[in-house]
Amino acid sequence: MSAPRELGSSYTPSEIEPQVAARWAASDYGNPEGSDSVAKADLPPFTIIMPPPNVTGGLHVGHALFVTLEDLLARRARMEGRPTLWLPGVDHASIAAQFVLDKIIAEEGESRSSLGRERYLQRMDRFMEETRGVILGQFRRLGASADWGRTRFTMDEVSSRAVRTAFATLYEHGLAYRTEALVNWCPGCKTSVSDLESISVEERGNIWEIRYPLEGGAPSDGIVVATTRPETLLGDTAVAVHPDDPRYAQLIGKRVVIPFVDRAVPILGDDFVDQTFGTGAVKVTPAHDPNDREVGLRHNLPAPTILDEAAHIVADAPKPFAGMERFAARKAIVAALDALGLLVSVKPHTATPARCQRSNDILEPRLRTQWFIRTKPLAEKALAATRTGKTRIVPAHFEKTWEHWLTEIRDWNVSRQLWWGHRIPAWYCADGHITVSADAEGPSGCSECGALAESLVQESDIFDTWFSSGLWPFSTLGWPEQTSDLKRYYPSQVMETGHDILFFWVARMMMLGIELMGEPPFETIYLHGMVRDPEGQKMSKTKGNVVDPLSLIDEIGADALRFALVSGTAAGADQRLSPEKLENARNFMNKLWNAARFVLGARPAEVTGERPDARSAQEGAGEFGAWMSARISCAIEDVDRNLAGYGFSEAAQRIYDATWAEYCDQAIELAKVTLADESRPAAERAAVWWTLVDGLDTLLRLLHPIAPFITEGIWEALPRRNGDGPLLATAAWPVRDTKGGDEARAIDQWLDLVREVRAARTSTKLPAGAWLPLAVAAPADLAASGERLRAAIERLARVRPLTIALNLPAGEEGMLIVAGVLTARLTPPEADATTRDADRARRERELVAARAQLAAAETRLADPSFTGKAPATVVAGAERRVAELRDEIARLEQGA
RNA sequence: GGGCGGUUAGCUCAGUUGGUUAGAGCGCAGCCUUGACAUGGCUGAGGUCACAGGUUCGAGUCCUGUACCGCCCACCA
Repeated sequence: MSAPRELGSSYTPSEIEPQVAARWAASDYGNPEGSDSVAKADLPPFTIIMPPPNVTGGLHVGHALFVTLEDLLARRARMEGRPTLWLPGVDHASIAAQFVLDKIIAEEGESRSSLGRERYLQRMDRFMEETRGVILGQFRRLGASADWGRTRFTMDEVSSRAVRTAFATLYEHGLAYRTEALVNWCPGCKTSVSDLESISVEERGNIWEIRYPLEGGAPSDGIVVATTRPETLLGDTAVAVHPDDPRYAQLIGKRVVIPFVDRAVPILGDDFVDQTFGTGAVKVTPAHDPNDREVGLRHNLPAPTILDEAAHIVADAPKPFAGMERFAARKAIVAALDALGLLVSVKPHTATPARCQRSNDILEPRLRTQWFIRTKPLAEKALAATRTGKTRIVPAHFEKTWEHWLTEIRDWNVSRQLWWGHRIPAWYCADGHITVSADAEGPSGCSECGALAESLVQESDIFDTWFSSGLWPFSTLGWPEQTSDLKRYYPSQVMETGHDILFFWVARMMMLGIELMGEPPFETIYLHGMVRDPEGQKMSKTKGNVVDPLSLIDEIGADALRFALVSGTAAGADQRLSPEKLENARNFMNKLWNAARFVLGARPAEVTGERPDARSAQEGAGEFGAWMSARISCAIEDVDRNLAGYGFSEAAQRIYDATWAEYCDQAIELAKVTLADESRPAAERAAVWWTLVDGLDTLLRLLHPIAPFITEGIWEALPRRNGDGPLLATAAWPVRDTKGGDEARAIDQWLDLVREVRAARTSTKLPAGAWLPLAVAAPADLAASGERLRAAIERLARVRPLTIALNLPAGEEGMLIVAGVLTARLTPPEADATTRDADRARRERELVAARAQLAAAETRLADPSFTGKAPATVVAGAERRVAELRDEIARLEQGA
């Protein structure tokens, strides 16, 4: 391979990113067992299972965030030498996919019912062929380094088998059961949905008070019930009052007649009734209200269903109402009651009806025979895992939400009356016996009465999408087959996902993983927040504030997008994505590119040999080498610490500072002078250059997990270190290596002086370009390093001549500058009164600040409770500070 | 009705287990057409850390309460 050794003169991600992507594509570095892998056999594997995006969806900025974070984790682990598996896939998203496809076929003049199940599913398969791969292709543009060879689909063969096996196992364990129960029915989607898929919003409506006449009594004689749903009166089978309610005590046991249906129903005493609400008397409609259902079961009431699947009044209801849509029926019934004189009052009332998350229809509680998963025992095990710390949630405060939800969990309705999805593997014989089979061909006969397989009828319902998603951490690894992947990569280390699907998905994976695999599917659950617009609003198509990641990539590059997203992220917290943030990230990439361009172009002509090891380059570069090594080691340490605690944005910020403030603004500026100075020994200039290369190399490694393209692109142009492979993606993660010490601190001292000189010049409005004489008093060791850094100090502070001695020359005029242990005098050519005043003011400000700090520190040290109780290191620190301040003040005063 | 989170510079946000002088980006002011970069450089201004108590030698950080903002959960007809 002929690597380009020069970087383009400007940073153009649209050119760099495809080139780098092509190099990655030609390699198999994403595969933990691939030939490009740097995995060390003795390190434990690192596994992340990608949350599968909906197969029909397009890339949005939320995807961009999770892809970035997971890719970051995977790349870092890979560079650390761990066998790293990031397993990608897509979700069939049954209800969402049907929703989308239904719209498409509607435009073709078809519908689900016009096509029928078989043709509809064929159409769906075609649709899947078109969309599968699109979203994952978009993930690749973001730089995702998943193991594409292992890409999975929740509707593929292996998943299907996993679903059947999981269900059969749960059934065997008594954790899956079929029963008639009230479910949330969506009249729009024509399916039941789980509690989680409903959204409750407060809405203004009415509460109606209706009189039900007593059986055999006068119409004016009766009991008044309060209801928000008068139309359900057709299904009433009782009226309930509180047993202790004196108003109604004598009515309990009597019967009232339900209007229109002319059904006499009992008045019951049941303490679920709140005496203070409404009239204290409740109509009971067991087939259409969860509370009423409970009452019905307690009192053995019949439960007639009066609304059909479209939420129309059933056909066998009384005349005018039969077939009416539910809200039309409500009006009609209220009017009819009024006409009969049974409507007592109408009052405004706010209620919170549950609406379908997908279609926004008001959900209708409906009595239906469905499959349920018994969640209590599963939830207890999931709770045990987080309580013992076997699985950790980041951020930790989500554990409370987790605890609450799993403690209060209700059984999970997994039946969906949809077509696209995994069909429930349950068969029924003519006698109604249930046979559950994991076999793809179905059971060989009824498990109870032995009825022939041909006579069995399979359940027509399919599973809730989240059932197959709940198996994802192990179905992707081949379960139920005991594959080597399953043994090696289960459980995964991190589940990274949004906190909005903590219950939907994470809890289900935990429950099913523990039940079916025997241990929790992940060690850490990392939850990210939502990406919002600059005003903090949710992004939505209707608001028109959606940011399209693909056009951002076109515009500023995937690296800048990733950097911006990582910079803004904190565990569990939402972030705002603003143009400023993106611009800043783009500028950072540009800065890095130009720094690299400079370094490569500044190679001294004499440097022709192989790249020396970092240590010998450092040693040859004197103070600069020691300093560079100390700075870089500190950066490595901070980045490692931040990443260990999932502090992604802090890590990004640290790399940003190390690159911009330390490497570009200080290291390069210092090195520039030496490199350009032909009078310096060639060996020294070579060492300085190699040190610069080493620093850049390390920064690229640190940044690579966040911004993989640009770092890979630059790294390719750098001279290789001994033992490096062809890709930065599989190069070793840096380890800190520093001798630190005074040698490194010397540069910081001199840089501090440079800064003070610049500040003094600015505050006295001396011309920026003028060369001014500077005399410096420095201790012997610093004086020596100052001599070696002379050229750099001169250029950076713009001072000439520069004299360095143990003491300042006596009796001269000028501006006194104190920087740490260094004292200096800057001598402007002809200091006028304004300059002198400005200088005096500057020094006075410094004195005031220093004295205030000194006073504070002295007060603290004078307090025996501080010296007695504070740790010795803190006290020693305060003492050191006092000494420094006294010294500084003395030197400032001396020049005053 | 419960629960959780937030409130730090003009704006957007960091701030590890309580420890000396609270940080960054953007914005703002002044200066700089210096051979990597004006998508840049240098210097600077700007904060009673929402409020009120408490614990502590010491609180942005821990505890209690209050106010406002946001989110989640909940069968009151």
